[in-house]
Amino acid sequence: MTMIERPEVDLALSKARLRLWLRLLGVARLVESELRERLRGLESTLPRFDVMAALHRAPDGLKMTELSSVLRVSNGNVTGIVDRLEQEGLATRTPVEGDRRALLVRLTPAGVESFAVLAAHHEAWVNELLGDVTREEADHLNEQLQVVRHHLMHPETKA
Amino acid sequence: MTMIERPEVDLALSKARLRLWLRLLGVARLVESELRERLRGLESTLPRFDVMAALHRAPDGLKMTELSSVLRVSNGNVTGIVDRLEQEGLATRTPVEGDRRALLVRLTPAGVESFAVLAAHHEAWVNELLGDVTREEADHLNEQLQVVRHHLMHPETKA
DNA sequence: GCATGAAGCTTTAGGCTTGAAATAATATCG
DNA sequence: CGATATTATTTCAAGCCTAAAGCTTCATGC
Repeated sequence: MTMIERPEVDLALSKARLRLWLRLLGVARLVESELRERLRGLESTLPRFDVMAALHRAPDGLKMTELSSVLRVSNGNVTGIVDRLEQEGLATRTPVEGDRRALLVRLTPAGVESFAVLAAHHEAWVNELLGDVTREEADHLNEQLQVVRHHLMHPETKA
Repeated sequence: MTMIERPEVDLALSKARLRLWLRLLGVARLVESELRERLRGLESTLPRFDVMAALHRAPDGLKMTELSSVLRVSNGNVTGIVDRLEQEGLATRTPVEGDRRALLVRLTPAGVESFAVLAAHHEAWVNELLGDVTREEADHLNEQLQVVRHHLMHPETKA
């Protein structure tokens, strides 16, 4: 196998990847800002929705640290978002049995109800915004992005 | 052609689109946070980089409003970012001939120099982060995203 | 027991982001 | 010309976000 020995840089490939990243970022921001705007009409935000979604998936509650690691945001950040959810009666912080440092965050019944409404709208909006993407395209794109994601999280240990 | 007459909702398709969106958002955030962290090492941020990139593409300068419309962020936002760039001597605001409301923002020589360094690192980082994406994959993904983007910005006028 | 370090959470400072309100200058129209 | 609307920009309040520092509690080892 005559492979090229560590070419300095493949300029065209580098540019192609840069284009891909810029396009990816652009699409993400476009959808994100549209969703943010629509959520605003329901008195909510994307970060709050994310937290509520995580809590909804964990009916037994999540500790603050678990929440921040699931959402991949800083712990200080979660504090603020949960503060607001708590103020509005959508979530509660309860002590954890046997560890006075930790707090278990849970959705209240009102929080569950609110989330159901938000989630239904959210899915419908995404379905609308990506309304021209066919099933095949969606699955294919999804698979490709899955590969990119995998490589991002588990970089090949290259020579 | 016996097509199904306006099915209420294609649930599986809706879910597929939702998965696609969540995956897209996840990948974007992953790359974004990595880039943010690395830029921090160069005393910069992604928003500043974006502004500088826009200014670099427009050697004759951009008005604040043009800047905010190119970057698709609010005008109040641009004010703050340009403020900081100006403080650090990387950009200037100069009056516009014949319109005392407007200001032309330009990179200073120091700004141009700083941007060159940032841009080189930025491209190398993206190239590294997407290092497992082949030329073919990059181009193909890019094309597909281009289609999604197009549809987002020009929604089909459906019956 | 008790010191030392780790774990869980909040606070803080600084920057980004938006939408809305405030200012100032220009443009339009009667 | 003068009233009104539009345009360019900034300011403001509120929320999001991070890294770093601080506080409390737990675990470990002596």
